[in-house]
Amino acid sequence: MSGGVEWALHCCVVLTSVAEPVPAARLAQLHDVSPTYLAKQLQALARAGLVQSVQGKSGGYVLARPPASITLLDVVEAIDGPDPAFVCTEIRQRGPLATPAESCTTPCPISRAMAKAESARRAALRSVSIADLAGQVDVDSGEGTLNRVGIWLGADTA
Amino acid sequence: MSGGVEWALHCCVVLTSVAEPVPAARLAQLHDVSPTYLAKQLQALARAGLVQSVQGKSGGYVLARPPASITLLDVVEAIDGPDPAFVCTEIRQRGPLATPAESCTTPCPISRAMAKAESARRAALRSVSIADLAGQVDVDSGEGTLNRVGIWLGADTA
DNA sequence: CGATACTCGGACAAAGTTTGTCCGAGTATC
DNA sequence: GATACTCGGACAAACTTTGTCCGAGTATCG
Repeated sequence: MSGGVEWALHCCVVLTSVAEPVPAARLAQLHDVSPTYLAKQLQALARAGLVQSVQGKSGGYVLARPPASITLLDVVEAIDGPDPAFVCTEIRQRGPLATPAESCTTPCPISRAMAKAESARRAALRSVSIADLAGQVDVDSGEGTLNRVGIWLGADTA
Repeated sequence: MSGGVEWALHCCVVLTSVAEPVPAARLAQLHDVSPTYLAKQLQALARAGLVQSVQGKSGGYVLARPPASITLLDVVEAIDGPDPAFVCTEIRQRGPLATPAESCTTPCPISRAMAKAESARRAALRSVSIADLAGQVDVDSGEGTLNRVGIWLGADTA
């Protein structure tokens, strides 16, 4: 899995605490990561419609929807791509004992089992929203934690 | 995910229908895939203790345990590796507003959510055995299907 | 209203992982 | 005891992920 998923998720969480756009460089500074590479991830989020990009002098990124309506799955799919990790290549239709194509109306048992596992993972990811995560942060690290981050993000470059 | 997982799973399923060792080359012939690369996957299965390798003239691979005791998760981990796809790099401990290390006694909310999703996937994979898959094949493609494959595997090179 | 400085956006390289291949070590057969 | 067939790990190619750079566009400030 792309490691950029972690960066993107943290960005989404901290973005819940701001109203004004935050530049990618500022978010990179906060997390101490490569500014240019983080920019790429944010572009992917923008393409997926999760964040809105604002150009110009005081531009940056803002969440495009309410945090409660953005799920973990949305972010993971935006970065990693929507395709499932396992892809069935129908090898049962190959080789000397190949199953004839007309008998392959349903996916093979292996494909079905893998799809079920993938489905379980996706369901788990879909059940958690960015708002849930933001709430957990304040529970873990103290009430005003996220708010302080929001203030820092809005302040001038330190 | 490694595409070799599919090959390895198909091999395990067909190996339920034989008692004598089957060479890697024969399995590759059956599935019409690269013999040398399939050999590598089978080596991984052998290292994980799922199949037993027999050397010498009439050697090959046999399942090392009863098919009902080998789960999908076993095979996936043997090929893809045991590490979960998502790894938390603790970026909350980095940057100007870093959370002090002594406050990081529990994983961060993001890490927890991802771990839960991974756990759901693993549980789904663990709930299916090779024996289950073999049974499904006979349901899907007819009663003696797997048996015929077993006979072909044991016959001389065609 | 115009120059400016700051923003995003996509095109361009480097690194790591997956995929694929090869030849040598070892053993049951004959 | 020679032989032929097997596995096993070392070796290269292709692709994805990671990381970098410069150009296009827009709100700000004079």
